Amino acid sequence: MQELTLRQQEILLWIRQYMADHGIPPTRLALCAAMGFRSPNAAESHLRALERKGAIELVQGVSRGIRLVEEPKETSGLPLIGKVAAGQPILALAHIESYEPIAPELFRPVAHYLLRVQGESMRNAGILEGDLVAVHHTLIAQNGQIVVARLEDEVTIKRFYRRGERVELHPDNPDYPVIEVNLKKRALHIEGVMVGLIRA
Amino acid sequence: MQELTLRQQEILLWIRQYMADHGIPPTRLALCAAMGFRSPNAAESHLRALERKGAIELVQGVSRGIRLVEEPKETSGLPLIGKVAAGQPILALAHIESYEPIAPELFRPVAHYLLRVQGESMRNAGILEGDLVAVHHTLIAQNGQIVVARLEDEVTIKRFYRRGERVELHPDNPDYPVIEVNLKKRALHIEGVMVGLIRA
DNA sequence: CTAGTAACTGTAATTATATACAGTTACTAG
DNA sequence: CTAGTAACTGTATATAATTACAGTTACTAG
Repeated sequence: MQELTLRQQEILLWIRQYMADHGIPPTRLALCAAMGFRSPNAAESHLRALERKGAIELVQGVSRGIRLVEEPKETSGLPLIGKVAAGQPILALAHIESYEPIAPELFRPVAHYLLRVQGESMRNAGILEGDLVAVHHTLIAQNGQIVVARLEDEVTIKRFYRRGERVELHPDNPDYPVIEVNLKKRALHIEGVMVGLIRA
Repeated sequence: MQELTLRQQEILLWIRQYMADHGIPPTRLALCAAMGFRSPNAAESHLRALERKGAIELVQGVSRGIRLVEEPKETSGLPLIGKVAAGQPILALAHIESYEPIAPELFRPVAHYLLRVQGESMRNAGILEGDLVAVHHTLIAQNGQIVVARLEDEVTIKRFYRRGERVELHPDNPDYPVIEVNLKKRALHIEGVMVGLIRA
C-alpha cells in the first residue's frame, strides 16, 4: 500500500468507523455529508485515489461497493515457541511452533509469546515439564521475578536475583543447582518475564 | 430469536455466506438471483419475516441495509466460576464471575468452565492457590484423574480413586489429609475432570 | 514557468435498489 | 370449512447511489 495523504488517511479512518458502526460500507453521499463535501465527485475521486494506492477496492456498478484491503493481520493469538536454535533471537519466525488461541490481554502485563517448559527446575513454583509459560518480552527484570534468560545460547526459566555485576539464577527445586553469572565474563540476556502459565 | 422455517434458515445462511464473500450485505435482487425468485417481493417478504423473528435487522430506505443480529455467542470464551453457593449446581449463572478469552478447544477434551483454586492441597501437581483450573464437565472419572468433586455442598479439587463403594480423594500435598468417602453414607458428585490450568 | 496532482464545486444522467400493491398456491390449526 | 401463514409471481415506481463531464484553486517538483 502506497503512502496516503493526511486527508486520505482521515477518510480511510472514517470509512472504517462507518463500517464498524453500520455494518455496511458508506455511500458517496454519506462520505460527502461526513466530510462536508458539496459535490459527490469529491467523494468519488477520494475513493479512486484510495483504490489507486491500494487502501481499498471498489466494485463498480455496485452500491456501497467498497472493500477494505486487509493489512497483513497479526494472527490473533500467541505464538508458541518450541526449541530455540543457538544464536538466533527467541522470537524468530523459525521458532514458532504454532499459534494458540489465547488473548495476550489475559495476562498483566500482556503476554508476547508462550514458551514450552523443559525440565523440572521450577517445580516448586508450580511450573511443570510441558507447561506453557506466558512471557512478557522485556529486557529488565526485578529481583525475585521469574525470567526467561539466555545464557550463552541456552534458554532457561529461572528466578532472577542481581547484585551489581553478579546475577544468580535460582531454580525453585532443591535438586537443581543455582546458576551464578558474572556479567563481565559471560553473556546473559533477559528475554522476558513470566506473566502466566498454561497447562493444556 | 424465534424459530425459523427451513427456507428461512437457508436464506439466512446464504446471507451470511454472501457477506463473508463480498464484505457487504446483498440486495433484494441478488437474493432473488441466488434463490431463483422471479419477484423481488419474494426476497422482500423473506427479509421481513427474518426481521420479525429477530434474525436480522432492516434499515429502511438504505441500500443493502441488512444487519445480522449476533447470537449471544458462547463460543468466545470460558466462564470463570467463583465461589460456589451451597446446594446450587456449579454451572449456575450466579456463579459466573466473568468470561475469559480462552478457546475451549485449547484443551483435550474441551474445557467447559474454569474454576479458581483455593488452598494448596494440590501443590505437588503444580496447582497453586489462585490458579484457574480448566474443567471438562463429566460425571465419570478414571482412577488417578484430578477431578472437581462436590462433597456435601463443598466443592474441591482432588485426585480420584475408587474401589467399589469406597472413594478416596487424594491431595497432592502431604500436609493435607486424604478424604475417604463411603458412597452409601455420604453424597459425592463428580462435577468434572481437570483438563488444563491457567495462571494469569 | 509549467506540468502534474490533491482537493475540491456543480450539474446531470443512468442504473441500482427498495418497496408498495395486487395476486396465487399450498399447508395447517381450530 | 375457514382464517392465518409461508412462499411465492408480476408490475410499477420512487428514491438511493454511482459515475461521467466540465470546471476551480492551491501546492509542488523539475
